[in-house]
Amino acid sequence: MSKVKLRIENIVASVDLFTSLDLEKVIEICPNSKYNPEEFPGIICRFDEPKVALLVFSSGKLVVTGAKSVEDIEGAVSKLVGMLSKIGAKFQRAPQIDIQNMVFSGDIGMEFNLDAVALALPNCEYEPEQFPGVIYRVKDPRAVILLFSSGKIVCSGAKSEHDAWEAVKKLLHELEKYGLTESWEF
Amino acid sequence: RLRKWQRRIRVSDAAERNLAFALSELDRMAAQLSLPRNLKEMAAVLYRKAVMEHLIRGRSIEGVTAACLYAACRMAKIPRTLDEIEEVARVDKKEIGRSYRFIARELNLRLPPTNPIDYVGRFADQLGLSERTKRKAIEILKEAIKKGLTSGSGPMGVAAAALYIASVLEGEKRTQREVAEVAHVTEVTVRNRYKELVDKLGIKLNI
DNA sequence: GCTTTAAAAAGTAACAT
DNA sequence: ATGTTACTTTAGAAAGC
Repeated sequence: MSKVKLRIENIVASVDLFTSLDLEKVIEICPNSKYNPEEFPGIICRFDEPKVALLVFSSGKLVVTGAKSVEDIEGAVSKLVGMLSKIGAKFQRAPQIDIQNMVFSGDIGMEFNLDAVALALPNCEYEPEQFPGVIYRVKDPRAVILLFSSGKIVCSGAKSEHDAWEAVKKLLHELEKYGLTESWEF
Repeated sequence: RLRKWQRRIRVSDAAERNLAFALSELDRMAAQLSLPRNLKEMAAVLYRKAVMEHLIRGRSIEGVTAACLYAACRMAKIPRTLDEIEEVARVDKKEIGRSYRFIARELNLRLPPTNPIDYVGRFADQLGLSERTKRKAIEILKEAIKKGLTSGSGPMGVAAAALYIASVLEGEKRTQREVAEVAHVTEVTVRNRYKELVDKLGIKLNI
């Protein structure tokens, strides 16, 4: 009997500030930022607290990545809004934040023979020549799980921790169904 | 009407030209890799199936063609690595891999991962090893696979490690560097895999 | 499709010590 | 012969090529 665990590793969110931005001005107030419109249309900005990376676009839309919690994303957006206000940006309404992707690392607490897993599990990919893990796609909730021979996993594509758990449970039920495991305790 | 006829002719023309191009690509790559004719024909059959299933849409002929050759090699148990296919293909490894996964899924080719044992013959020949050593390497690999070791590891590295161990055990030792070279892996990989096999299988080597 | 961001898993690789 | 760094895979958004 083993305990299955999941740890959040990264959260990606898209944000709309509902205001157009002059990136040339934004560059000057962002300490560690990079802006090469030739290679990428947005400003790449990093915050130390909360520790995230932001992509700022002239449309007033953002992408926030590297966060470990939704609070980190909200904090980073508030911080940016504060900096932008000092530069003269006006905000008519509250920013809209959409969580787009959450990445978790985890452990099933048991080792697997991936050749056996790949043979028994339908709809999975396993090409050890290219990548050491089995790639398993869950339709509902939509997510992808990478399963390694150590029993460690990576779950990405889920939009909430609940969804990630549901996806992992589906994989566990499939593994159980094909006699690849014993039992768990969540 | 006339216009419809012309369109049909144009379409079949393009289709024929594409097929001819694809077949010449298969010929060229198979020749460069010194692959047997039946293998090339197997790849051509796969390509024709892909065309019939409309799998070429949005994909390059070069990519699908290379993927068919890669798949045919695996089906025939005379695998070439993606790197070897890439060397003679006109698209990169990433594109070949994508096309391969796509046709494998759409044509229901349930190809198991390349078995390290399938590399033993070719690697051993390039190393000038005896049949006895080949058999020893295969024996080691069967045991390792049965015990579920090596899952997650690349088949070439595992095959190289087994050949290295077998060459030492049978008294016709090859260096890790020589084995690594024919297997297209680094010496570090051969070392890591052979150490793992040696202690998980309880083999004692006198080096 | 590509470009840029972040992060984990395990294997392999490239280059340095 | 190690050690460090870096690339493979997964997902998703942003604007533009």
